[in-house]
Amino acid sequence: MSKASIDAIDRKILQHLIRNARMPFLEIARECGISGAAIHQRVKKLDEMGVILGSRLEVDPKKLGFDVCALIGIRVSDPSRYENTVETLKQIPEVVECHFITGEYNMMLKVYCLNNEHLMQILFEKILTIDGVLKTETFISLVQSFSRQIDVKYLE
Amino acid sequence: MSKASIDAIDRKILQHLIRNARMPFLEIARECGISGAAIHQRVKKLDEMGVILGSRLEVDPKKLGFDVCALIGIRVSDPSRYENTVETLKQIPEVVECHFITGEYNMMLKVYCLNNEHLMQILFEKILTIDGVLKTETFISLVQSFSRQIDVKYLE
DNA sequence: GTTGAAAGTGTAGGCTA
DNA sequence: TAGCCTACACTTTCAAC
Repeated sequence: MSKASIDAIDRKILQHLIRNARMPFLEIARECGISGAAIHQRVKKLDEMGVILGSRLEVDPKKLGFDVCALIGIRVSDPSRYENTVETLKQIPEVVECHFITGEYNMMLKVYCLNNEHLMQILFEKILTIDGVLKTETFISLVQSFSRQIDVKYLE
Repeated sequence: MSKASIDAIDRKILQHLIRNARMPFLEIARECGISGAAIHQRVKKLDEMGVILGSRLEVDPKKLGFDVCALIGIRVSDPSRYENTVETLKQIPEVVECHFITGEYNMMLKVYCLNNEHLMQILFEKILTIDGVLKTETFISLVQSFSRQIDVKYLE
């Protein structure tokens, strides 16, 4: 994976859209002193380069009834089972994030559940039943203090 | 935190915008059989209700040169230090996520660094120097297999 | 990079249940 | 009163320059 070459205007575009994906391009354009169409073309270029992966509306899980967030460490018996395990986890909509990590556990998941019963069901019926899953540890996220994206200003 | 009352059209709006925050409202409108203005009004209402927290452009950290992602567990000496610890962590731009969790560690962070040296610097100079931080454990994220939002279809 | 035309957004004022 | 509509000025998108 090669590092992309990004100039000051690209950074300004990313910096704004990372905070607000629906920010008007014309507003960014006025700040940069170029036309809205130019911003549009740069965003398209950053998208084609793979720098931009997409955009997302951020919703409050609690407002939608998802009262439980948990991080789950998983120990898988052997590397040959990793791919199958990821594919199975991807089919579980409650699992929103999945990392391969170093340490006692091979994988770390982030899951959102409606309540503790729902979490228990996901853990016992969906995760512990996957072939090769030896052991799990559940860390309940009591509060998510903050969540944001990397700071593009860094790259200046 | 009360669960918001969301109807089928609201769910359809969220379902689309969660995947693509810049999806044209008119496209959603045609699918729902109402006007673009009505979609706009519903999005505004969901925003005011706190269901929508914002929107974000999703970028590829690797393309921007951030080659190392790690999850860091932190043990803090006593609860009176929690607030100060969060505030200090918020000042570190490399820390993109912060949870209070159950288990051996009180907090779990997600950090993005340019390389291992950078991670070491953040860990030793920025995190271990915070008052009350007793112990940390770093889980390097070798691969982030997937990352997405909760599935609104659930709420049907 | 620019311009300009077609499509989409956001807001105001009004209609209907 | 809530939720939809149309109207219209501004913004986005895309092709041609």
